[in-house]
Amino acid sequence: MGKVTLQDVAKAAGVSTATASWAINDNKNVRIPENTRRKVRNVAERLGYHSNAFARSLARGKSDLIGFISDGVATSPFAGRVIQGAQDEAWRNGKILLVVDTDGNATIERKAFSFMLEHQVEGIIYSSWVHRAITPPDELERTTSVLVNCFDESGRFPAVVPNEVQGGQSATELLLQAGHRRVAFVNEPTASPASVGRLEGYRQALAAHGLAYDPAMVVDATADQEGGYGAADAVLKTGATAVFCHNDRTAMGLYDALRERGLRVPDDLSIVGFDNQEVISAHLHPALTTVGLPQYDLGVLGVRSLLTLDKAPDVDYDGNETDRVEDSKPHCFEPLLVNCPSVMRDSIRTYRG
Amino acid sequence: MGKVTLQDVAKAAGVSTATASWAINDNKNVRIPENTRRKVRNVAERLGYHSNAFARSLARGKSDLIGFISDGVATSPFAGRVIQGAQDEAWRNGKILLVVDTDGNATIERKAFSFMLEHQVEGIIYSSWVHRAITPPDELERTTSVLVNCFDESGRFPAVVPNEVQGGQSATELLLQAGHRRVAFVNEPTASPASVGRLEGYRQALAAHGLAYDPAMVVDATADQEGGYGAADAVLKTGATAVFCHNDRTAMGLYDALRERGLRVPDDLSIVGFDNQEVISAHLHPALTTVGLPQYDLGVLGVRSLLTLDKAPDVDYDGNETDRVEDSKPHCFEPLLVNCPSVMRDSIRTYRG
DNA sequence: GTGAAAGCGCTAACAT
DNA sequence: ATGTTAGCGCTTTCAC
Repeated sequence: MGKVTLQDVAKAAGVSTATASWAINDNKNVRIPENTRRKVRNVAERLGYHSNAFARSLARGKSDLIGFISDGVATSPFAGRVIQGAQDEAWRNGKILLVVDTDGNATIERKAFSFMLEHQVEGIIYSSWVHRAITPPDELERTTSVLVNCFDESGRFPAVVPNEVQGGQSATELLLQAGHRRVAFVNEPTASPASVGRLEGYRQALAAHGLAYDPAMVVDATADQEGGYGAADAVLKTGATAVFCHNDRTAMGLYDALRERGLRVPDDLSIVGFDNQEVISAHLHPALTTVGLPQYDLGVLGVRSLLTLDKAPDVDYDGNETDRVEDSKPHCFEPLLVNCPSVMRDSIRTYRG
Repeated sequence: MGKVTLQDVAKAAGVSTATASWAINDNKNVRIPENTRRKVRNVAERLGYHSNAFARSLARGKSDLIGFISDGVATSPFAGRVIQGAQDEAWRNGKILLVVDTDGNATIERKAFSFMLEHQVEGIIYSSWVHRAITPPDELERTTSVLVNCFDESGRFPAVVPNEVQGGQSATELLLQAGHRRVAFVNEPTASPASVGRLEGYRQALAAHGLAYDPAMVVDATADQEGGYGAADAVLKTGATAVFCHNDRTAMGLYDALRERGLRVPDDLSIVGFDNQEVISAHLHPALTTVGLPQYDLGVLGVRSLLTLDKAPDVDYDGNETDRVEDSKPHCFEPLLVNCPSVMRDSIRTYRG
């Protein structure tokens, strides 16, 4: 019952523990004859041998573990996919993820760090539920770390975040492409990477089509159903034929309000959302065209960055390797921007004149 | 950099490693004077010492790790709370959770088991995204395991599942309590713990109010928005004044269809949902009264069961401890039913005559 | 190609 | 009360 050791296997197979170890681990430095190898493996199988990860890591001095700390992704309705992506990519590299959700609790976070450090993680992915700037906890310095869906303004750590500007661009573009010229934007009033990024994207899209940016066309609303619901009149007053909503929830609220006024989507108003929060967007009537957040990719790229960082020696400007010097000028990392994909559904109608 | 060992600390503090170990771990068997203890701890702090979990576990022979395998909870829009509950409860007991989401992939699952076994987990929580009967993988036998949100019909493993019957009961009761007498039930047509359980609860509630069960009052619909949307006419035809929907998504679809017919909730029809999928239920117009799934509790009780199981010696019918005999008759576990809480919002209207 | 043996960092007897 | 030391199970030189 889990008590079978390598020694047991070696003994039963009539070889030394060293040989057994090599036979099982496909060691490259030593060439074990195929038949010894097979024999050892069979014995191991028969005995129900499972290597003891602790002993292995202790001996090797490394763990194959990657820490993943989040402030609530696991509970968030859609961001579990970040973890999924991270897990998949970790697995692909023979690593596995140690996930702790701190739920934003500082005590838990403290403990989580200790835990990860004690478990010799090869690095830590620190992720936020909502895309935002953070001041990274000092513990992150103790190991290689990368930020996911959040970033450090001082660039001390590499970060992977969604490209909000491109996302806002794409969303607006969808409407413009369909011929609309009066496009409103229901945006979240509080400043955040999402609100400022998407607004910027909206403006860029307009500009690209030779349209002037009119502040009167952007209406403030909290980023949820209630916000969208309450924004209906303001939107209507702009005389827009199409609206880009800050997110799918906002769009859902707007749908409701519109329906109450006897207006129909997309006949009376074309709508595009953001987030591609499936439970909502895929099932509204009509289904909502939207722009998705690249959660899965965020996770994948997070661990990928971590892994490459880990290997990469410091390199000087001529491309020569340099020794890492304690007090050398620290890297200043530029966040890696991940594109937000458009998801076409049925809430946009072609507009002619 | 993470290279500080207990020995280093001991040396720096001028004590033996044993003393250092005791000083740091609050060992109960040995009484270390306050000042030595403090000294050791200060040195540890100063040196940035972090105990090596692998060495510790190796030496102790146990890991403080609990495995959590899920077939997709992490991605599911709402079941991350199961993990959260499990994690919290684990933490409360000084254990931590090793989470792997297999996404239903058998290969990953196989690997996940190996991984957990190798990491000497003290037990495994095996959980399903949707409440269902499963045939548990044999690997579960290799350690103490408990099933969460799923169960083994043969009762080989303890299981923790939502009480669907009580949930269906409560949902119906909410409507009955409000005076409704013609209550329809939009149910999922495929047999599942949820569909049969909730139907049973519906019938019990009716019976408790002296109402006859009329099969004509239950209409089939897939458990999503489209199902609810399409069920509207059938529901209306029953002449019901209130409907219990299989879940919130169904309710959302029904809302849409009703609105298109100029009908209003709850004035023309009272509705109660199921799942309390917040993104939807809390933000519909009007907000949906529903019955929640006890996800968090499922997680908590899952690890709690695991932990108590682990300690509990086998006990015979007289309550005497007995040695665990390999081929003794296995326990037959009855699933632990966790209640589903009602969530009152605005979709029910009192009905008078 | 294979075995012997020295650790990896920590805990827990056992000594003192 | 504190130090010594023998492992925990595995990897990995280093001999043979």
